[in-house]
Amino acid sequence: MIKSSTLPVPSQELQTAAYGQQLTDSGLRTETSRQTKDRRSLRTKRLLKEAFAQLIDERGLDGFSVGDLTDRADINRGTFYAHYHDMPDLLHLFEEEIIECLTCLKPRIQAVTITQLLAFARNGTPPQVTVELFELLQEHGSLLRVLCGPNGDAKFQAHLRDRVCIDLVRSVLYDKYTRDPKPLTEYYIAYYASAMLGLIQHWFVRNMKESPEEMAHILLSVMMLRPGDHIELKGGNHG
Amino acid sequence: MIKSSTLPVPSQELQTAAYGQQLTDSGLRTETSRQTKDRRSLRTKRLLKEAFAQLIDERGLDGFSVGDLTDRADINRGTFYAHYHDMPDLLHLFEEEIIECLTCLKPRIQAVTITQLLAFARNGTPPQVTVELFELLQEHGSLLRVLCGPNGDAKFQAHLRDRVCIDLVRSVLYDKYTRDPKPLTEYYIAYYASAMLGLIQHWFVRNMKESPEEMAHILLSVMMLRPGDHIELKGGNHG
DNA sequence: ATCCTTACCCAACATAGTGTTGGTTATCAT
DNA sequence: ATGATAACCAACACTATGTTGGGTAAGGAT
Repeated sequence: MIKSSTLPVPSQELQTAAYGQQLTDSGLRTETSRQTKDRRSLRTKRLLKEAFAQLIDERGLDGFSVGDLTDRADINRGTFYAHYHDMPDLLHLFEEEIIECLTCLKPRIQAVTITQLLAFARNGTPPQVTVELFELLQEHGSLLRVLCGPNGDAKFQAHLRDRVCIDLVRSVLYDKYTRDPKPLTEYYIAYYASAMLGLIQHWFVRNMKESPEEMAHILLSVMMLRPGDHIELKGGNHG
Repeated sequence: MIKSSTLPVPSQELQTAAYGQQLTDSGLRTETSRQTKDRRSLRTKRLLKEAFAQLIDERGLDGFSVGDLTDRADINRGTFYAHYHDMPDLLHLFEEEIIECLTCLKPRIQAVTITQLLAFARNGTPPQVTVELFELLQEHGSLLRVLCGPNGDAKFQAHLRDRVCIDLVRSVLYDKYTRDPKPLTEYYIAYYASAMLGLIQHWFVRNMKESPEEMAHILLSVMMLRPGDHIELKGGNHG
């Protein structure tokens, strides 16, 4: 049921890098966003969120209607529209909530130093912030698992990649490429950011069997390893 | 409008690795699939395909209805249902058509040898099949660009990753990991497959500015390069 | 050229979901 | 206790879906 929102998308004909397109705030929500004091509102939102998590897990992102949702939440359908504009709006809020949460780590991820990477290379101790990243992912696992999967939301996956993964990637790539004027640079970034997202996705496929510590270790290992390490490379002819 | 199909999804509650779930054939299509001789049928399908490519480009995957599609194609709405069960069915057929096309390269991609990789490391000449891969991607670029983007289809992106990219990844990883019994192995595969998909996606974001030859070179370069090459690594402590 | 098949068109239909409204009841904050 | 307000309920217009039956016209085979 969740269509890509009925909002007037600003002519995305040639969105070369228009990942950041956000609905800042639908007028509706700004009006009611201050009434979060009332116990009834909070109750309704909580019930809707629980029902949403359940249904998205059972039937996938497009497998249920507003009526299904409010039935499950035991809420009147009209009440839904008092809180959210429509289903894409609801979805987007949940997604943004997760991204916002992860964004808290942003400065620390960006501050990962080459010293920490060297430390990992020496004794296999990943930077603490990478462990915490996987802990946060695990915390929102029930929703993230679906959103990141094949029945999930391509837009959200792109956001996770471009607003979270990319920070660690830039830290790891350091300034070897980030200050490189070559057009290749952005391909390197895109490559490693997607790779990291893929690792996270696969963790969800495995139902987060590994611990955050293990995942941090795996991530750092694979990021700093070259598959061709077992063959003799005359390094550096890549431009 | 395209919801994830109304077909009775076989209880995907815990789809650990259920990427391969396909609708083999909706009874409708099997009945009519033999009538492809008639010029009128072919004409209708052609018109629908053209209109679909146009609309998906203009309004995104969920931005139009069956009526919009048939209006654009100048076809009666009822005729649509004589050919396809619904919109997800139509989309799935187009997607599968692309995947099938790319699958033709499968044996040759799987046959990429370490010798070819060494040749690339020496003189920068990527295996011919990798160039052809990007040529095929370019050929279907108009649709692929949207399907692989944030407004695209997460399921299709997963398919592209798990049914096309993964083959080259296995060839490049050779047997270093593929025969490795460690559970890490599948993480390495997932990592590199997603990375390759990400590279392709970014190519589409850049509107395929680079030539297939250039892209093949970039792909091979980044796959066989380690970001930490500029720091001293005591290799191999990754398990 | 004829005939039969069949794909297409058209109108209509039942169904389902959406987003909104107005009036009522129950709950909350103070 | 009382005013404010959130939730409820029924109903509404609207859009889209998927299907039906009958008429039309184009295609294929002889």
